[in-house]
Amino acid sequence: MPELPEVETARRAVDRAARGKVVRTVWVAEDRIVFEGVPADRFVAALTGRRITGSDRWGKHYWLAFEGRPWLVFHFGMTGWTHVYADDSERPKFLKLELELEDGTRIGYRDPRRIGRVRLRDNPREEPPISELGFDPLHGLPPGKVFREEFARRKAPIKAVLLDQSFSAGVGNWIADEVLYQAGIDPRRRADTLTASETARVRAILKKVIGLAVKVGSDDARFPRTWLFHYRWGKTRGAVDGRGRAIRFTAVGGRTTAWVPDVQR
DNA sequence: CTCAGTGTTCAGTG
DNA sequence: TCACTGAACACTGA
Repeated sequence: MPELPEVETARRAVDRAARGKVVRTVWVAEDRIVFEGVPADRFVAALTGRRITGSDRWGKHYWLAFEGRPWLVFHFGMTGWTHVYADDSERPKFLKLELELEDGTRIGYRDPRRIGRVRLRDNPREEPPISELGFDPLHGLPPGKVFREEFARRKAPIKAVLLDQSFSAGVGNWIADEVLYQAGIDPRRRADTLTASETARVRAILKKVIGLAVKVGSDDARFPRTWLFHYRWGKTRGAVDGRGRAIRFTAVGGRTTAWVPDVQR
C-alpha cells in the first residue's frame, strides 16, 4: 500500500536498523524487470562491504546512502516493500534483494508483482526517474500561487493532476481521493475550474493528510474516523462514509475513485 | 476462471 | 510538441 506516507514509514524503519552499519553480504535475485536489466552480480559488487550512512526519500522513491557511490534506490510499485529481520527463517517470499549487515540484521526488498523497481544511482535526486518528479509534500509545499497557476493551465480532472508525479510526487490513489473528499471537490472537475479558495483548500489539506499519515507511522487505525479512508475499500455496494452519506465509485484519471457526491461539488 | 488493483509507462489521439 | 486518455505491464488473491 505504498504512497508517500507508507514509503516514508518503510524508510524510517530501515534507516533505524541500518544507519552506520557495514553491509557484510548481498543476495540478489536474477530479475530483468525489477532491476531493469541490471544483472544481479552488479548489485553484489556495488554494495558488498560498504557502510550505510543514512537515507532519504522523494515522492514514492527512497534510497539508502552509503560512503561513496552508488546508492541504492527503492520504488515499491503497488506490492513492493522493504523488511527488517534477524535471520533466514523470517526471509519474506518473493524476495528480490537482501543486505546482511555486520550485526546480522537483514534488510530485504520483496515484490510479488514485480511492478516495483530497484536501482543504483550516484545522485538519486539529480538523476531520472527522481529528477523528473515534482515537489514532495513532506519536504515542503510550493506557494499557493504555484498551485493556482498549475491548476489554471490544466484541463485534466483535478484528481488526475494530483496523481501526476511531475506535479505532486508521492500522491497516490487514496491520498488524492482523501484530499478531494475533505476539500469538498468533485474529482471529475477540470483542474482549471477550481476557484482560488478551492485551490487553497486542496493545498492545505494535502499537507495535513500526508503530515498526519506520516506522524502516525501510516498506521491507518490511527487515522481520524472522519477520513474517507476507512470506508472506501472494496467498492462495497451501499458503502457510506462516517456520517452515513453514500460513497460512489467512478473511474477518474484511469483509477478507481471513491467519492461522496453529497459532499463533493 | 475472472477480475480488480494504494503504480508507472507508453502508444495513440486531438 | 503538448496535454491527455486508456491500455499494458505482472502477478496475487478474492
